[in-house]
Parts: sequence; C-alpha cells; structure tokens
Amino acid sequence: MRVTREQSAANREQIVEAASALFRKHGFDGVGVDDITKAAGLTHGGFYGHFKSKDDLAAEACAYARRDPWASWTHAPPAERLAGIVRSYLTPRHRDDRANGCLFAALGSDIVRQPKAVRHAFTERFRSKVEMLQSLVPGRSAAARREKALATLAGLVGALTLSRAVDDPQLADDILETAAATLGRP
Amino acid sequence: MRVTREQSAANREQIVEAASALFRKHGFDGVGVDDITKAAGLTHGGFYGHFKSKDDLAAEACAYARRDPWASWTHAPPAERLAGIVRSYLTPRHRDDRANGCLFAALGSDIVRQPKAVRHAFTERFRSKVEMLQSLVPGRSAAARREKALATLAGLVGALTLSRAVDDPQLADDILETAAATLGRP
DNA sequence: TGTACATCAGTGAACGCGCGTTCACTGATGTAC
DNA sequence: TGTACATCAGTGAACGCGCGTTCACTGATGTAC
Repeated sequence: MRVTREQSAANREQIVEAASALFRKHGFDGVGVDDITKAAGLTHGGFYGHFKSKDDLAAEACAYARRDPWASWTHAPPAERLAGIVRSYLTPRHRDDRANGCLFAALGSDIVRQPKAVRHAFTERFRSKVEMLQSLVPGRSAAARREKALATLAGLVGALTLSRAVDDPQLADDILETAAATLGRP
Repeated sequence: MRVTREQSAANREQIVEAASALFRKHGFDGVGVDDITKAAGLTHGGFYGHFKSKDDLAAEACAYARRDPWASWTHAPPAERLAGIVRSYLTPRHRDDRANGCLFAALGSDIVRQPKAVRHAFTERFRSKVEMLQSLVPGRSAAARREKALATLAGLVGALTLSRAVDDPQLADDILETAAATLGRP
C-alpha cells in the first residue's frame, strides 16, 4: 500500500520521534526496530526504506529536537531562564519521565559505546546546550561563563542520572534537592 | 575436571572481577556470559554452577569493590584526600580507562533499567561513597557536609560521563578541567 | 597411610528465543499521454 | 480532465546470527573405610 509522499515523510518522522522517546526510556539495546515502528503505527518491514540501519536511526533520534526539556524554556524571559531550567530540570517529574526528558541523563553513559554518528549527534546537541547555558549564566568573561555553563550542565546531568539510578526514593530526592540548592547559588 | 574448593572459589572471584571490568567497559548488554568466563580463563558451561543468572552476576559485579578509583585514596592523609580524589577522578587517564574506573560514571544511566538486585547493589555502593566524601568535605553541620558530598559526587559523575560521551577531544578535556576548577573550590 | 568410590567443577555441544535485516508481494500513488 | 501503466511505501514471512541457558559427560577431588 503506497502512501503519499507527505504521509511517508510524516511516517518517517513518527519513527524518529518514537525512537527518540523509546531509546531514552529503555536504552539503545532495550528497544528493537519492531518496537519502534509499532509505536509509530507501522510495521518493521518498511523501516529500511527510511533508514540505513538501527544505528542510523539512533543518530537521528539523538539529533531530534522536539519534546526536549530544554525546549520549554527557550521563550521565557531571559532573567528567569537559568533559574527556571535548573529548578525544573531537578524535579521528580523530570526524573520519572525519561522518555521525554534530557537525552544526556537518559543515555549519557551509553553514548561512548555507540557508533561514531551517534556520538557525533550527541556531541552537537551537547554543544548547543552549553552555548545556550553560557548565554544565560552570569560572569565577566566569555571563558568564565563557559566554565560556569559546563560545570552547571555536568552537575545537572550527574544529579539527575544518580537520582534515577538509586533505588531509595528518599536518597533520590535528596540528590535532586542538594543539587538544586548548590547549582541555584552563584 | 573437578578442581579444589579453593580453586573453585578463586574461579568464581575471577568471574566477578572480569565481569566488573567488562561491564564497566562495554555495558551490561555489551558483553556476554561467554566473554566474561573466557576473560576469567574458563568456559561458559560452568557459569551456572556459580551464579543464578547473568543478572545475578551483574549485581555482584556492581558490589565488587577491588579495582575501584576511590579505593586508592582510602589510605592517604585525610587533608589531601578530598583534593586528591577530585583531581585524579577528573583526569584523561580515568576517562580513558572505563574498565577500572568509577562504576557510577561507567553505568550510571543504565542502572535504572536493570533488575532490582543490580540497582540495590549500585545504591549501597553509592551510599558508601557519599559517606566517605561526607567525612572529607568541610562544613559545619553533618547536613551541610552531606549536601556538599552529594553535590560533589553528582558533579564528578556528570563531568566524567559527559567527557567520555563527547567525540571532540578538546571539549572533553574542557569538561574535565572546568569541573576540576569548580569542584576544587569550596 | 593407602585404596575405592562418590561427588561435583568445569567442558563443550545444543537449544530456543529475540532481534536486525532481507525480500517477494501488494495496492495506492504518481505520471505520461 | 480522464485513462493506463509504472513506481514504490508499506506488509509480513523468513533468514541468520548472537546470546542466555541447559545438559550429558569427564576426570580430578574429597571422603569413607
């Protein structure tokens, strides 16, 4: 059953969007091509008409921008953005919604084991977030702001990752709260 | 070919040790039972005489303490320990040697997807490192020191994970250096 | 201490399942006239 | 605009490989006498 070109393009995007969420939730090895195409409302057979391989899709899924926790703050008034990002990033809500949460925290430790294209997509996305944070963070020189941006990002990602990993809810909350307190200050 | 009880116990520990390194290097899904037993100098058939399942081994491997980057500082003079840990944790050497490096950074984002026992072993190990850092960090109250310990750990783990993930060596080094500068200060 | 037998740690072949990938086929779309 | 045919997006069965797990077997260890 052939579909229109627009429908086909929409299907392709559905696959990328589903993959983006499923990979974040279950890891690259935790979901199959079949799971992804099914989530996109398709069967797995047509997959290779859109993508060269599962790894190819993984790279695109990493680059896929919508449904990103950072996105929701791009239009807030500049003064509130940094505090807003830090506060909302370090919430139980974000922790418990990996599928729509930060890519860095969801797949961070796995990225180094992925093929080149995946690492590259991840890196570009990371770079863009660093630049964004750098523009929001206080500091005299660009270098000082970049340092602050990198350190903040590392603190956010580390705290969210550990808060998810730990099986004690109290400890998980403590990690989030202490990170919020520490990163919220200058 | 039966072996002595001591030999068998040693074999078992070899398996745990090999698993501990291989899981950190390649991820839980990146190594098979066969790879692990082979690395321990055995064949895979006897594996289930020692462990109930691969997941069972994964939990033990997480709890396995030797060859841990934290271990090497346990006997340093207390005053140097904190600075020493932070400095050596955030080095290219540690980044490039996942097999013998920090468990939290190596497998952090995967732990949430693992079975209960694995998460639990991870959590206990995490708790012990928090306590250790808490005893080294400056601060008036125990609560303040715990906050500082948790935030420092999150910063360390986040920075190392991101430094590994990124495919640009310059950016990777920057992440390490800015984290060292930021976490080195009070 | 020495012998005879039972135990059992480790071996390697085999099983079964899941998953990435391929392929012949279908039928609606797109195009040439 | 309407018709006839070629194209090709998507389907579902099938393939092949890797991997977790099982099992019959081996031969050295451990033990009973």
